[in-house]
Amino acid sequence: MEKQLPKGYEPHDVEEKWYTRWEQSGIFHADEKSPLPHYSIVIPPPNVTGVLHMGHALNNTLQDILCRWKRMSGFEVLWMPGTDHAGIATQNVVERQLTEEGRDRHEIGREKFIERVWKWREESGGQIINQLKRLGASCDWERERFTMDEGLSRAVREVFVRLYEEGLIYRDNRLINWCPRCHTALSDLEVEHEEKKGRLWHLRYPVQGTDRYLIVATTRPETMLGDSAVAVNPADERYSDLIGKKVLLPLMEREIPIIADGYVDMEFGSGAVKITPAHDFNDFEIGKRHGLEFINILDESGNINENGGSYNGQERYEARANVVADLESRDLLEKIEDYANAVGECYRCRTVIEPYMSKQWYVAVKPLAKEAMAAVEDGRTRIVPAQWEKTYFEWMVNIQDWCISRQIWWGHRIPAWFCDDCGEITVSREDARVCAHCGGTSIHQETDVLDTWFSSALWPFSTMGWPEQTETLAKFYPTSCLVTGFDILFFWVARMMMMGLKFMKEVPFVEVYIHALVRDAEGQKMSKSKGNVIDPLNIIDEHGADAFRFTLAAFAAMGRDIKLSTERISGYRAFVNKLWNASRFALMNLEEFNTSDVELEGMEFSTADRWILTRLTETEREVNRALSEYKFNDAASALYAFTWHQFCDWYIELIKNDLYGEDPGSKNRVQKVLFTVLERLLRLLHPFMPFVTEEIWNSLPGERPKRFILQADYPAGGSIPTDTQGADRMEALMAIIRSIRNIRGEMDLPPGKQITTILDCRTEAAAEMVRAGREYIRTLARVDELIVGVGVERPEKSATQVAGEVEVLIPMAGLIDMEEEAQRLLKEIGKIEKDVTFFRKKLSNEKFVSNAPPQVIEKDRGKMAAAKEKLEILQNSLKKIRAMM
RNA sequence: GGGCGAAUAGCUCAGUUGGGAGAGCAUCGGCCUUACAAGCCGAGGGUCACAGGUUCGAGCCCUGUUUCGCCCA
Repeated sequence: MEKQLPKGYEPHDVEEKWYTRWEQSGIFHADEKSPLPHYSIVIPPPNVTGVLHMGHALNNTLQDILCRWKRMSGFEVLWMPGTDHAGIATQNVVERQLTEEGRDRHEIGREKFIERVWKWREESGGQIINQLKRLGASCDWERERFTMDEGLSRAVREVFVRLYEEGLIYRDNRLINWCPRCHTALSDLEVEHEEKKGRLWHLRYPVQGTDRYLIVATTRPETMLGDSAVAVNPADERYSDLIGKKVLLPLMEREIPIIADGYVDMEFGSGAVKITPAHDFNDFEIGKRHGLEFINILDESGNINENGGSYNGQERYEARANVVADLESRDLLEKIEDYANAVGECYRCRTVIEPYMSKQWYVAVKPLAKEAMAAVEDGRTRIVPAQWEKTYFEWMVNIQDWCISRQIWWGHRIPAWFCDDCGEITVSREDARVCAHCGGTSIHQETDVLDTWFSSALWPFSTMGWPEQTETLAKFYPTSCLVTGFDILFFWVARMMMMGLKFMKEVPFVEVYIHALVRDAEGQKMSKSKGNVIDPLNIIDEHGADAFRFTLAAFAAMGRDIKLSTERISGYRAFVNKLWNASRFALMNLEEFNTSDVELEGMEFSTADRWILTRLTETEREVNRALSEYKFNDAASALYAFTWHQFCDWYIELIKNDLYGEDPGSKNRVQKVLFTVLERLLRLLHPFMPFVTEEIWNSLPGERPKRFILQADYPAGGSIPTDTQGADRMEALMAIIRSIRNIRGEMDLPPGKQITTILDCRTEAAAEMVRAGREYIRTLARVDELIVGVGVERPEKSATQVAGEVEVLIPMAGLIDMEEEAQRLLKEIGKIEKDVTFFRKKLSNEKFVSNAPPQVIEKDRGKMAAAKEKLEILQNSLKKIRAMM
């Protein structure tokens, strides 16, 4: 299959070609009958309305890296994909369509509306799935699930019925968060609080039977229409004589009591608080404690209803303005202050929510939360990074019952039937025909649907066929790992924990890796309204999926948000291209190479070979270690440094002599090593850069043992010969080459100019080492005449550098300006003097010497000696130069 | 108000049994060297936010302060 590679890497065609082949060949499919150990991940299901954004891109890149790594490491991997029906969001999309047609959902009715939603889903829903494929996601697409699928809907009903039967699901009439635009209740989590500049209105309520007023402050003056008391703190002496008296509620002309409640903060405002039990969560509690009247003044659209007197029919903000104006005209407005407070908004449409009295379905989550906490406490589930465990516990401890009913149409309709005859509720797995209590047939189903997160909470087992006891569940549950952002830790992760433990009796995942949020280059959260959204698909078009993925991995350090800049991505595109070109080089030099015998064991290697094989092994170990700890950035930087700075910058340059030389033995040996290193490197890189590695791997000469690189083994260090002493010798030679290059650079000796170099070695062993590597030095440092020895004759005038045990001397005659060399030496001496002083001080500190561990002292003594020696050499050189100037 | 996190090179960020501060990009100088100018070689650049403390030794541990971010109420 060998061939020439094009000069630059062109991602687009390569990506399309390989993804199609991968998918068609079924290599992403998980086999529940496989004898291999399992590794499973369920995808955080994106909304069916969703388009791929940076968060998805990061999330799925990390999952894909793990899945590909594990597949290659001998696991049977299931990556379960799918989408979420996203009740409110999806309903909103279709409602907007209807609005454009000049209609609304009530006009066409529930059944037709739901048909419309399914139709929308068929036509334009789930485009995100194809976008995930552009990213390279190796999900088992044959198993793709949707939370509204028949199977998952069965799971939802099963769970609902069982929780109801156990008394963990109940109905209650209380205050909930109401979105006046979506016309539905929301759970506490679905309300987003944002600090906003608002106002605080101070209202004057006349106290009956006195000429006094009570001043109450409110951020929502229109709610005064529903006030049923004014509260003061029982310890507040200013008002103690008023408790039990009444105020006349202005505008409504209603007498309401003045009550005492410890909840009231005496410091805030005047110390008197208006109480609106039907429209404020705190007031609701007070209302219950004091048996106050609950006066609902709003309708479901947020307009004032018939309880609002003359304001009936006014929109809430219109009513606010009118109430304030009317109070002012009656001289009952004390003052208006600017005031910042957190306003709750609907997380789907940003409309300000209203606390609203209504009858809803709840899950009593405390017993479930207890189990979910215990599972993290005892380590059955580990959250990574561990700091998130605190957040998890914090929330679990303070958890409130979960409002699960939504007054929308799109979703799992609650399987409860009300009986018109006896008024009882029948909850059933199958659609009910008769009342389970009285046998009556005039029953009607609850119109509410369930919170979408109710079905997502079942995702890890509902997608695997539960409530059936499937082979898939047996093989792949509990899942190995969940990869997700912290923004849905409560929404989703915590609830999956609760449901998984409740219904599977086992945690849903062994580890949870929480990754960062992707922000723009300025650290702002990306949002459409800010216009700072970077579209991942544009990035893929422009830079290729591999460069994009590698960037995300390199940025994915734990516990910090990612500020994504396009500059950084083009940097990694250069990296992909670098790999591509190194591979081109290799292919050009492996054209007639026979891959039938690439066994390295027992071979006689060059110093460079020993070095690269050793470094490769170290890199393999580092990458595996990093991945096992979810340190994607460590893995990425190890790969980057090895590929570019070791393999390309040094090894390829070091072997050119052998490749281009006349000695067939050397050539064949180095070809074997080159082939081995590149082939393993491609496998090592594959989870990060699946497309380019597949393309190159399949272009290598000879036959691959597998059709796709994903089916090959992941290198884990240890299966190729290494030699750390050989590697050290290579490092010493590299230090010499760097010294020569340094002199060249500092002295403005053009790189093209061949020079003479004398290497005066301190020991015969060092000289031996240098002699063995002389060709490396000659080539890489462009030295034509190289003199090596211990105490060799030195030229009169020379530039000096010190590389370990070797003194590097470059004759200056005709080449080097003496003044410049003196300057260069002074600079070097300055640096090394600092070192010497540092260690002298440290080592002459008695306390250090007596307290520090011996190996630390030994190490420092060695460094001190080396520094002193180097300093001496450089000072001598400087003296000589000065003498001649 | 409660909780969590961050502050390290011009920028973006790494940096855990506490032992001489790192990378990429950017900057400066030199190179078209038969894989790659999306490249190569070399160089410069830091009071690790501030103030204390523990320690022979602190970017790292402790206390406080400042600034910023997030979550919850």
